[in-house]
Amino acid sequence: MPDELSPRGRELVAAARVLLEAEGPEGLSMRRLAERVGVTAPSVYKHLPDKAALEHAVISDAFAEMAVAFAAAVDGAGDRLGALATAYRRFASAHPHLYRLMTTRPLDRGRLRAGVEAAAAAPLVAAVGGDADAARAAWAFAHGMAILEIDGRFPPDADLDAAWARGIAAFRPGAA
Amino acid sequence: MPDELSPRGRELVAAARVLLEAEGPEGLSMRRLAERVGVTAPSVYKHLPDKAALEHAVISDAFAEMAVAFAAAVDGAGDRLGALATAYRRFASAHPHLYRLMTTRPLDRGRLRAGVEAAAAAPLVAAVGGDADAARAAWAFAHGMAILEIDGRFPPDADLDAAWARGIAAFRPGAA
DNA sequence: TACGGTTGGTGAACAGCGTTCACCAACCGG
DNA sequence: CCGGTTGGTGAACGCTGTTCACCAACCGTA
Repeated sequence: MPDELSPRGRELVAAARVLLEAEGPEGLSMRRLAERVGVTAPSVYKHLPDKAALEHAVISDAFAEMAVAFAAAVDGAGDRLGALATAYRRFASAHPHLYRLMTTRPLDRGRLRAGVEAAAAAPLVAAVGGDADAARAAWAFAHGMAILEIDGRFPPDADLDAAWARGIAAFRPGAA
Repeated sequence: MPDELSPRGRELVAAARVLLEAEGPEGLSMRRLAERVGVTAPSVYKHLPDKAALEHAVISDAFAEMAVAFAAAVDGAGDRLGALATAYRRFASAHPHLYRLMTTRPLDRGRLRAGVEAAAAAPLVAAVGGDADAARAAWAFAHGMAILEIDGRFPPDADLDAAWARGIAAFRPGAA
């Protein structure tokens, strides 16, 4: 609960983010992180209770970043859903390791900074016209596309722009 | 390439599947697997080159299983897409650890048993009317729903039946 | 029948992981 | 000056995947 981090703690979270994005999850070990910051591994535990807390801090930052990116994307856009999908896809492609950390495997919401997930989700709910079921379906579609794309699950010759377009059309308010 | 496994090899793959489903990915270690089969860990390497090969063998089996489940689901169904979605969702819910192993993180197709992935995908392409873009979008939607559901990412009060229905309607042939 | 190669097992070891422990130096307020 | 907190340390524990040298049993052939 003492969501406040020491300056060293913030430094560690920032370094973890860099390490993760540069080398992937394998590269993000407590020893390597500590080394980056010029300290030994046990010292990390003076600032963060465990590795999960470190990851949740990185994830919280990322959700906050997502929220501002999404808000900017819909701002003044005619096709809000399309703009949002583009921003979503771009975020995942630009930060694949980070996106996987955020979305892969169960997430302990209690360890996330409060409100940060809802802030990222809000523009989508608005863009589909307030229909919660449609928002969840659209989110599932976007997440599925994004994760399958960055994981290289689609055939190399697949026209992903077309698949995205097909899904976006399906969830535009009033459709289906 | 010698896709043929020794009897012991098959025994190991079967035990790995049981271990994975019972205890999750943490429980699936080479030592614990070996112990289950009454052998020591280095012995496993006489039958399988490494842990990734073991996992790919489990995944190949699972895809083959999926393929027969999906074929059975669409067989004689009026709403093929709906039937397929139900079967997909049921598979993921019934085998969450297995489903995560199959779909989470990049997959080295070269290590999969040939054709097994395409066999699982075929019924969907048919159900959606042969449109590859729509099939990919529908797959992304189904995967997104399934993985978010088994990972507990939706709010506990979310009406997931409704979200599934909304997405299925969106991808029915002719829609959008 | 004796021999040689393959098959499949073993214990020991290595490097790396997250984490805990006892310890200690420096700082800071009373 | 003194006591407590803060933040660092090296050593260690148990776990991981994996490699190594070794060895016993089997099996086909000379």
